[in-house]
Amino acid sequence: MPVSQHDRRLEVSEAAWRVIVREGLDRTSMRAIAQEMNCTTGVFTHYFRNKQELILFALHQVTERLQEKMENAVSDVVGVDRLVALLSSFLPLDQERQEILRVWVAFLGYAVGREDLMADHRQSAGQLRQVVLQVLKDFQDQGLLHPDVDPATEANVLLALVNGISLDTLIQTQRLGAEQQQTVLRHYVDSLTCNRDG
Amino acid sequence: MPVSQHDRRLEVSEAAWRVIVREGLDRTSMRAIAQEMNCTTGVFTHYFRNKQELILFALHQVTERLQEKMENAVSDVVGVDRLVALLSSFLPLDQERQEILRVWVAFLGYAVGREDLMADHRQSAGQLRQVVLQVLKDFQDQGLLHPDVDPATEANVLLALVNGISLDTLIQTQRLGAEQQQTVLRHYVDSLTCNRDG
DNA sequence: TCGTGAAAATAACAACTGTTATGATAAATT
DNA sequence: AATTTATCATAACAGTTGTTATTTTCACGA
Repeated sequence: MPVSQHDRRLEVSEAAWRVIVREGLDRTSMRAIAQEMNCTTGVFTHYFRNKQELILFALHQVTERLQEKMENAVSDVVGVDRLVALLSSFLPLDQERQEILRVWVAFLGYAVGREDLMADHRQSAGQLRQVVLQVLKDFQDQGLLHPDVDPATEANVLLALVNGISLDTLIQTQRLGAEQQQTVLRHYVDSLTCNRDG
Repeated sequence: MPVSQHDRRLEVSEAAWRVIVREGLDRTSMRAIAQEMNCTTGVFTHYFRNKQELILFALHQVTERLQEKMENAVSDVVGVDRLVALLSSFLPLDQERQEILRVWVAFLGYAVGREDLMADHRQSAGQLRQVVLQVLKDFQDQGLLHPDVDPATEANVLLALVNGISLDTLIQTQRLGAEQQQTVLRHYVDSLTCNRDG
């Protein structure tokens, strides 16, 4: 079966992810990725201009994958549950998203001291913020939000909560369980909304 | 004035921090740190066994500095304010703590794929969790906490909130202001406690 | 069958890395 | 004053890195 250019780039990206998670981003050399793919670095020169482009592509795949996760999670969910589902889709509840989290954290640390890369993170975070903000505004129009709640502020708080909980699972030993993570989110969301049930 | 061995190691650590924040951790070579200090790498061979020890020392300084910040913040503060002060001491409210945050994030990303380094983060995070947990338990003994809140869970949530808000200031453009950060913390703490005032 | 071009391998390049051995300098100690 | 010791500079080492030029392989159409 033929493999398109884009699919081949995806293979490289996924191999890079595995090396990053296993060895760390600074040990993710082109030769290491090649070994992970059972090929040579000659492949990369054909599908990427240089390492920076390869790494940037692998980084953008993080955003891509999370976006998919999100869209799948919110489809067919309405009301307050939609917000919880939206936010929960970023939590490292399964192994796949735990791996995504590790790659994301590695890239975030790598972006310190690199304003261009940090700008990439800023942009994707900004997009996500817009989505959450829009949901909150819709809630407010429907009278679901407490009147004294500022959507702009709470959008950041909710994202902060998601990021913090995610980091928690990466760092802590006595970490929050998978169910607790969603419970915490739901409780906070409920504190913002006018609950129909107690 | 004489400079002790420990003070000299601190100078090296601070120079390393500046390079990390400015250039990124992966570009922080021994020669780069030496140039930052206007000396040669010969200095490092005398005060550190190898680069790993140097980097590890610089990492531990993050914990050290944050611990100082914390102890200063909570002294002479009692009651619910003590918890807020404790948590606020980690927020990047001034430039110094923003720099500490950047170094911390760089090291955290560097720890991905390095289980020994991640264990370091785990330990310091565990210590911090213990402090917060103890405060919450004290509150509960004093009847300041709502009876249905679980201190173990809320300790993690509070730390997640602090970490998330911190990351927010690093990534977001429409980030939370310095006052908002503390307000958010206070509101959440108030939701856990039996407020005396509304 | 030949040739065209994509896909991948190979090899060599200079630059940079941490490490280490060796010197140099000066302060301190005897 | 002589000698030891701490401090730092210098230089060379082997290994690794990304990049690039050059081949090889091989599928596909004329």
